Amino acid sequence: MNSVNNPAEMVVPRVQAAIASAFGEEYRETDPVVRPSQFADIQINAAMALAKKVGMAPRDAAARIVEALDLDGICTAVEISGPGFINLTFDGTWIEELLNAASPGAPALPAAEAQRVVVDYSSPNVAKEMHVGHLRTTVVGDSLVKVLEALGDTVIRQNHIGDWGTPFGMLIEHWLEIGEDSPEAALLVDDPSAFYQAARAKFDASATDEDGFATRARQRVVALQSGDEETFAVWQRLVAQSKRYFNAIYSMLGISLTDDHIAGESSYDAHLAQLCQELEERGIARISDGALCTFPAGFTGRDGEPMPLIIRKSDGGYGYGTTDLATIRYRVRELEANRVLYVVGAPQNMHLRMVMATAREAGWLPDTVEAVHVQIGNVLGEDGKILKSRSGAPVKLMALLEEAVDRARAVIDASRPELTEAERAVTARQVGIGAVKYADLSVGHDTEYVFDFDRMLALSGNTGPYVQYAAARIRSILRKAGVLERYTAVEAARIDGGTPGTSAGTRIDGGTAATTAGTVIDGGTAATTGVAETAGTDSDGGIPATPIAVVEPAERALALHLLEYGATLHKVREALEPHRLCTYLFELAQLFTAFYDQCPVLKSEDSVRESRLALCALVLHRLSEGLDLLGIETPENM
RNA sequence: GCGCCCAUAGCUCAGCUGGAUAGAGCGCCUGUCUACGGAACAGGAGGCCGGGGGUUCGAAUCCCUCUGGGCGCACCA
Repeated sequence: MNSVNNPAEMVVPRVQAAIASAFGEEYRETDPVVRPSQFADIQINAAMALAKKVGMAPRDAAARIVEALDLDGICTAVEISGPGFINLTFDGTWIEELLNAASPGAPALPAAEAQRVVVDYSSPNVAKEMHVGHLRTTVVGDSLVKVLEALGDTVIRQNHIGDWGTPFGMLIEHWLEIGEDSPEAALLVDDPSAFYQAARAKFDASATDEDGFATRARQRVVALQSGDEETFAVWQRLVAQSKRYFNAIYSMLGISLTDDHIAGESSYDAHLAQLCQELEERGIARISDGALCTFPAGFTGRDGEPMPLIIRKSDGGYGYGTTDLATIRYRVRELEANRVLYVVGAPQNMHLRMVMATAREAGWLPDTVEAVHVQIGNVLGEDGKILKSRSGAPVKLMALLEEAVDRARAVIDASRPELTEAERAVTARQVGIGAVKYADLSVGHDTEYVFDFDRMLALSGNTGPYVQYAAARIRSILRKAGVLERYTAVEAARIDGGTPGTSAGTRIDGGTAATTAGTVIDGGTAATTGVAETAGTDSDGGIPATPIAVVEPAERALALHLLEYGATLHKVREALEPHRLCTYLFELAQLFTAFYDQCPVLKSEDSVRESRLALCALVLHRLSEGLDLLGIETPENM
């Protein structure tokens, strides 16, 4: 069972018991096929599949299951319909109990088997602009990391930056020529592509000149890779400049990556020669056209011939195939991963599969370790092609993010003039950045999508701002009720506690959250989160234990959806699909809005008012927690 | 030629791993309310799920095969 109080999961064992009782123990393990339903709260579809095995008509089989089904205190209606669907309607009292027991702490039980997961994401190149593709792998990877940690996995972030290889001779020479402190050198931080282009132009222009720049650049590569101290020191300073650029982007985005997570291509350099030697000696790699290659099974090239993974070029140099092999070996052997995620662009798929296949063959990636390429689809421009600026150059990421913030700012200035300048600036950043991130996260990670500011910033539809807006309205209600402080101590503590991104990282400290949640179940008491303890509030996570009464249809729908939260997170973890969390939050926001329209909160009295306030608080808690797992902030106002 | 990802409402996308009459948002049409934040809510029109076979009690989903796109396929990463 994955969630604290998920109705569907709680029904499963009862259905299994009924099936065993009706048809015999040998059927106990058959999938009861419990599914959402448009005709009831939930439906059981096991009868149709079982009918043939037990030699009965499907409806009769369904009747037998129903007869043996003990749903006392859980369901108020059980009916068979169609070919043999069993429709269940939950008892409102039971829903209330589940909701109140779940309120508001542990979102989900930790995974049954916590894993040690290496997540490779972001991976920009030194002295190059991060493009929107990097943006998306960064955003998706960071969200996956947070969800996995929240469910108890130990996650090791790996930022596999491109900091090694032949271009570095050119880059270093260029840097030395213009002077490390020159304005042109400053481009490394502000406009890395311009820096790269300048070096490249110099290189191309001098290609035939024996004493020219290109020649010195080639010599510089040799010096770098053979361990020349002075060159190495220059290289280190160069990389450090690029890290400043990366960190500026990460900071703007609220990404939890730090320098500690950087394990660039250069860090594997020392192992490459030995790696090649080993593969060659073991007969896994052989020389082909002067290059040392592996030919993993199942890969054929254009001419139908086996396709090589080049691990040592004919000139003796190493490429990314070699470093990727060293990397995967390191992640399994040293980092002791039992799951390795590559949040990397879809075009790299074949390469990564070849690396994995070779690693499996070499025994560096045992069958017990799962390696997954989380394919990131391209972000397209309005012309349906990979997003580029009008000039054809890659879009400057920082400018793009700033534009998102500016656009959000314009909307907020117009709609909320009463807010202070500072408040509007904060909200604009939260909304603008949130919109961009949500757009990256809300569609399947492997689908391409068209980048469109107007759509992602819209306050209706499946967008970040819509979800944020629902949360802001709840804050407003709680504020007017005079209970905002009381009800949102958790969030307040978090927001005051530090910068975005890092706060989330600290907050959901995998191991802690997991144990705490586990304790809750064993004890059967109200949930306590690590957050609550930090905030120094009551054991209920800052939200008073006002019982929530589930009466109106809108309240019921909202309650049922709230109970799906944990199961949703587990699906995200298993399928590695953050967009499911987006869909969940969007639906939650929609259901809240309907509730808000149909069930007066502040105008109600006494226990009804208290109950609805508590429900609002719980929804807010879920919205902000869910957004947090997506790496998106929840504005105070908007 | 091989591989990967696709093809679902006019547009942008979902579809919970095979369940009933395929959903949402935008756009379009209609209606509602003293508006707890109207950036609202309720309803409607709009689909042979690219085509054709197959498996199954049951297919948008699995298999095969066409058609039509995107990307990748030897010394850049």
